[in-house]
Amino acid sequence: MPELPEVETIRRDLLPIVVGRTITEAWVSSNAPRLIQLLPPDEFCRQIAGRRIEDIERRGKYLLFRLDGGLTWGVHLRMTGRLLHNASACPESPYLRVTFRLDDGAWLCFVDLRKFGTMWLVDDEAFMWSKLGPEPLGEEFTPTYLHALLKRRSGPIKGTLLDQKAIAGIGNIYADEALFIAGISPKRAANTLSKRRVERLHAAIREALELALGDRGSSFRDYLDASGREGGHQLKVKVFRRTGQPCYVCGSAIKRAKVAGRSTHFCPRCQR
DNA sequence: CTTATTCCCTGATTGC
DNA sequence: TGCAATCAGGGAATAA
Repeated sequence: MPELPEVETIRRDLLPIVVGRTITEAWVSSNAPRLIQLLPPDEFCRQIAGRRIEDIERRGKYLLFRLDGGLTWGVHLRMTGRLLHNASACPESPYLRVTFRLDDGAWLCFVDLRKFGTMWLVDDEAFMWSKLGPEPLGEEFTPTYLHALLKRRSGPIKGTLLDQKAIAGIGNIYADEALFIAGISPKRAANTLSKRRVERLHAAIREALELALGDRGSSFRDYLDASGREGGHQLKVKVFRRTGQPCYVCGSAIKRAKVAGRSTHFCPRCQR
């Protein structure tokens, strides 16, 4: 599942190879009716063809391709989406949903098994900012912000970490990892954490994301980078999908439970 | 405002 | 072993 570290890895990889390129041709599969938002697929193809890619940004788990003429092509990979770049050939896949041909002969393609991924083309993305909280690796995300946020939440802390309106870019993997690093139970009511524990959680969130970024993300099942390679952080996670295996700190068996509607992995001894 | 639930989709996993 | 039922997951929509 692509979360902030995976999406950022794709952004950094694509930046030097697609910025400056022009999209010469676009195709959208007729077998993915919800993929293109706001526009009919043929209109999307017509409007994006001929555009030059000027920059790539990321907000939370969204990739934003800045095109000439003030247009933005936004992409969300959701569960199984892959954005693949190939210098000479279109990737072979039964799950190919969108292809772009670039003016250097390369292909930029969107492959998505489960069809949860979405993309759109807009000249004003203000609507998006209203549904995304601060970047967890940005300046706006401070211990003070986190403390104020958690004070008005009575549900389990994990639910707040997954809420994109609260913090943008954390998903199931890094919510579990951050809570382990902070030594906090995912079930703890958010508004019962002391200022000190909130400071620890703030640092842990950044640590979990930065460690994963350093390993080019985690490939548990579906994630591949823009070149089609796996990340490396799945080999280093401390709790995620380690149910029954020993905690690296205390040796207790890692437990799994449903918290905030998501499967959650934690050490029952290290996390209180 | 928050929180819980359902839905989308299909391969993988579980259960009998 | 085999087949059906359930699971997994992000986020939108809906309900409370």
